[in-house]
Amino acid sequence: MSISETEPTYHLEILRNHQTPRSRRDVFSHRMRIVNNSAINPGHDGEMYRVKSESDCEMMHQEDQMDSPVGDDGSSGGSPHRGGGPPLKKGPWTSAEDAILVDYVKKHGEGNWNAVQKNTGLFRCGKSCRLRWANHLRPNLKKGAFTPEEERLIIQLHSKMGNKWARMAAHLPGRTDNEIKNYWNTRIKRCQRAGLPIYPASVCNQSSNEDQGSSDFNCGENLSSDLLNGNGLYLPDFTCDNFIANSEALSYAPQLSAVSISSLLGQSFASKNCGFMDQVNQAGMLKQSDHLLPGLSDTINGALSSVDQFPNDSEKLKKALGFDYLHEANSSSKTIAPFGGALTGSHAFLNGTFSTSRTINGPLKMELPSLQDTESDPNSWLKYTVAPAMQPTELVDPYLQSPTATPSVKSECASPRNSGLLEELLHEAQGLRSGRNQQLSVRSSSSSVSTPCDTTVISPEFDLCQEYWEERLNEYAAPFSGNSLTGSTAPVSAASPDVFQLSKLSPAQSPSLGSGEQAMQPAYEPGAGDTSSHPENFRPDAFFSGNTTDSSVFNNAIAMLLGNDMNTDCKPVFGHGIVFDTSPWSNMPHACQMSEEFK
DNA sequence: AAAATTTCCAACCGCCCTGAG
DNA sequence: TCTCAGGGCGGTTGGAAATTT
Repeated sequence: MSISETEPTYHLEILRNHQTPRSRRDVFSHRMRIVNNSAINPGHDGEMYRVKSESDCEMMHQEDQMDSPVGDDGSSGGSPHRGGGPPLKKGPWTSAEDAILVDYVKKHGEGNWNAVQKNTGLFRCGKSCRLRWANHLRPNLKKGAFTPEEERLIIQLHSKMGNKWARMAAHLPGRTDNEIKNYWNTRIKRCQRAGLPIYPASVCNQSSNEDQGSSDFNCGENLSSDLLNGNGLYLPDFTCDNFIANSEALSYAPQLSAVSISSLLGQSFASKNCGFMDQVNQAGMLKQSDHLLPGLSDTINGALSSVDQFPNDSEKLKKALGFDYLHEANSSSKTIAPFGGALTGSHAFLNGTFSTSRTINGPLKMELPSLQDTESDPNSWLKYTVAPAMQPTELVDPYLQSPTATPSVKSECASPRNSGLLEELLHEAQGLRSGRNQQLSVRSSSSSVSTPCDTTVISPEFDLCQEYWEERLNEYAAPFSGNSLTGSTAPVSAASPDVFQLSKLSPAQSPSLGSGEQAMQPAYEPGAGDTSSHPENFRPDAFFSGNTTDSSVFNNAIAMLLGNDMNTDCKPVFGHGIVFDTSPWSNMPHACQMSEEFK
């Protein structure tokens, strides 16, 4: 066995340049170096300065086969291997292999990766070589944790592109798609556990602003890659889906104006988290969709103040979220907002994205029809999702069991898990109503239960960013009420998103089902003092203010609100779960338009 | 201190696209 | 037009490290 002490050393110098010890990743690499070279160079602090010669590579290969975590012959799984030759190696790369690859690329350039195997003693397939080079060996790779700016950019890019990691990497010099992907997936899990939105409010807002300059519906990719493919990143039982969905639901409603009522129905139920008024709005029954804030003020203020009870959780939660940078950035600039979306109850409004004329992109994927729409109650999520692919074992979301999510799980308005759509909607109405009440009581009771929305309301994030939101809210509220958000006299527009203040009407006060349609007809007059014409009285959820569990009541109410189309599309599934169609998006052509911006 | 669990990430797998023959 | 190889991409896996119990 001969050992080269010249050129291989050069390779390893290159390796050291590109793999700056920094994190656990490097610990791993370091460990691997030790493992693979301890026999030949036990000294040198684990750093390998000599590698085996090419002739040793085959032996090394064989040895590594033994050590490889994969440990197979390389022929399984369809992996290519040289015909008649030794099987291609799999598993972690050794420093020697890296050196060989680096040397080869240095001499021949990138590309033609299969030639690497042919021209060197490397028993790696071309794809493996390419991947190794692209992700670890190529120059200018930026190793180490993502900077706050990079994280912000990733979030923003993801909101636009979805899981297009390679494209995202193109915007992050020195970063690989794999790195971004891993980061994102980790982040998703963090958010899920914490019950917080995936997209910070500012990102949604910024994206929306960008989108406003274009008529493109910029969510296509997300939909295609995540939604339509069943990407699990946005599991409906994800508490914070609720918030994201809410934050977007209202906003993109006008985008769907051309969508048929039937499709709206799917949307309606799917996005019930955004409140029925929004669905009504979508259906063209309400036209003043831009007047969204009034009526929400006290809710928001209550939410903002309610976080005071969780001072001790702030740091922990921040850590869990991995979004400390948001605060840092926000402290100096409002460009980066905290988890505004976490203001569950307030949704888009607290994101500062009140305009319903804006388009929606990434987050929309979370506003999925039917299957992702039981988030109004994290507990109930999958109870109603009877998608064929849904397995019973999937009904339990471990993340919901996390301490952070527990408050919502134990909501006093816990949805009856096995009751179906009507019950769910009733639950939501109750939950929303109770959510409002909780804003008044949340401080007084550490054991306060909360609605799913409140789950995020209690996010300590808000405590740190309350000022930010208050400014934003006042900014948005001013045009409507002329008062501060704390004012209680702000007129409630027809499209008021005050989903928290669900109907207080008694059944007698509520529009009868028989005359409900008529009741829905009068044009709303924002600011009208007459309670009889108050939008709230016409709100669909008013129908559910009672304790009825009669699904027919619900069906009639929905039919009245949305027309017969809903019956056409959804009747078959009433009482059996929310499955409006095999492909919810098939009913939403607008939502499926692909943006060309990032293509 | 040990076991169990979670986190993190490098690498693999399979699908798809593209271009050459 | 068809076939095939090369390459890119996104999803998933497996295992070590870190953390928790």
